[in-house]
Amino acid sequence: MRWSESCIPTLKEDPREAEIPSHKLMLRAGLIKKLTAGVYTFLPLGFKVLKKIENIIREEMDSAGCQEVLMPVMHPIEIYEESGRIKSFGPELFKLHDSRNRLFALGPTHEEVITRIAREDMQSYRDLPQSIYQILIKFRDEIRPRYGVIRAREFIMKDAYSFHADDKSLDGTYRKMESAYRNIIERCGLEYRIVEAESGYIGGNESHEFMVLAENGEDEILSCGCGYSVNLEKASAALSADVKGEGTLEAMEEVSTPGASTVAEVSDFLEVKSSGIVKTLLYRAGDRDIAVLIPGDREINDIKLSALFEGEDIRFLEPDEIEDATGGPQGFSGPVGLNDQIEIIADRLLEGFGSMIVGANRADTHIINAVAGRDFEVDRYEYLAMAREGDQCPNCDSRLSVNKGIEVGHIFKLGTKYSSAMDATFLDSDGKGKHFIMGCYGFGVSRMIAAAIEQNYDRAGIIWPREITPLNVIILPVNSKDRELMDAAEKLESELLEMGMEILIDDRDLSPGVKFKDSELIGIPLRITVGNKLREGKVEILYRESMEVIEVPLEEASAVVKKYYSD
RNA sequence: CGGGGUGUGGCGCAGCCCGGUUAGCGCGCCUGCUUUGGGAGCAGGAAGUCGCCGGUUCAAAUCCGGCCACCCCGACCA
Repeated sequence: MRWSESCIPTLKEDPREAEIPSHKLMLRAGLIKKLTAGVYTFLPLGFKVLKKIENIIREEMDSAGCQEVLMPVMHPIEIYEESGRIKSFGPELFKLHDSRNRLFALGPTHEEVITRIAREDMQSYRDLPQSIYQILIKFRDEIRPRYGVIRAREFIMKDAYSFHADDKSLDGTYRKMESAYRNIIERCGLEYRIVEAESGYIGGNESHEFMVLAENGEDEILSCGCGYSVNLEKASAALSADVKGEGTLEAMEEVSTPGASTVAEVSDFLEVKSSGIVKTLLYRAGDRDIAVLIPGDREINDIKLSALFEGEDIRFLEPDEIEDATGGPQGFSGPVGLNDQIEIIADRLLEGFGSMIVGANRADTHIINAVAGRDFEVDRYEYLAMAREGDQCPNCDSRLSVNKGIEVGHIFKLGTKYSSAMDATFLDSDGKGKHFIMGCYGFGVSRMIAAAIEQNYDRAGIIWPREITPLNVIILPVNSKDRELMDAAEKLESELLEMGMEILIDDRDLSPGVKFKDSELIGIPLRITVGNKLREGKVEILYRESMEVIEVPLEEASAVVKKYYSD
């Protein structure tokens, strides 16, 4: 492949639209080109990487016993009405009308389509289990497309679905998928974590995410040396010895706290730690009011709170509604003497509190030494506080640390969520019709490119891991008008092609500096420079990752390449 | 959707406040000559409805109004 005949539009400067390294580099190296927000063309180099990743995925899915299919991109809207997901997707579902004004959706994922196939074509337990996958473009009208290909509105995903007669069978496939995913990411040469996760709107009961570790990841992961890892959203703020309330078990007492409405102000004023104060947050869930108590230095995990009130809208009370509900102004709410109609939910961390400092439901007043069960009743304790770095690991005595990651894979045990909604059944060995037990397994193929770059770049550009590099070797004749240099370069190329290598010759008539910089930007692992050393019969080989250069005789160069790719 | 920001040749930007010649700079691009080991030199050249629509004015990239697009911060996810 000749650079002079290729569409590899490199950029010297960072495009203004890009923020994080992978996005900048994908644009600068000519991998992708934006058409509109969240919609990209994969240019030749980017497409080569995409295909490499796809092939690794194919190999691993096939060897996990999964069958490849190709499902439609365009779906009649009725299938989403049937599953009920037209509501849960909401505006994120891309919709369009055909010329007869019938409504369609562009597939965001394919549970509905595959469940229909199962319903019609998998009739007996003897047909099960079945695992099916595809690699296909998906559409989601993301609220906010971001970071180039990491959060795009149109993206390539591998999605797999499995159907089972019982939980044990699902469990077996789930483990196989987990190990296939490990293999995929390891073959791509990336560092990652598997974390316990929330299942989001896909639904189901157990799920794990595969996170490629990256500074600019959108997700936060709590992990422990013992091997435990969890998505911050899913983590429970764990009990530990130093979590306790400020105060004593003596009778509760009102104290004046003029103007101190925030936790920080109260803790300054009373000279106590903010972690020892209890804040009371008032919400409206559906048509009732809820008071949530959490330690003063913690944040509420909205996802967990919503999970307690499945299906109901939850919002903060407005200041005047707080006055109506508690009798006191915002900033001074507390559980003592609260209206019985208001359910009091306390974070489980507060089980370790002896007494609490809380608002008095009166302006400029707080209560110290308030004791749950004595001075007020807690209706229930739940895990509601956001976990954070330094919290105790639930599996051992260590403290959790935080990493950022990019979610590239997510596997779910769906159970019968879709088969029930769509009444997809098979006939079991006992002669009874049962709903399929399902699993689903997603992998972000296009996102994986960005994840790989986030983990492998330096000031000069991308550094491709060898399994997914768009090309194996770039040959750089220093002067492409010099017949001798070009002849040597071409000879080397044909040798390498014979070995099955993919080669780019930079035959552009540009000054050497430009070609060196471009080659480093596009990040091909090996560069062979054919220049003045050729007079001694030698060429230079640069290892992109280490930037180490060796000189070898021309005829030995291909052996060096072969060794690099067979190690 | 809420908050903030930006739209000027392919890319990065200046000009806008304080309206006034042919709208500028760097990079890139084309032609020729020279050059060829770290983003070359000289000479010549092409390329912009200043995001769109309307208004104010003798005169609008510049002032006013509306719209659109894109980017950043929040809720969402492969």
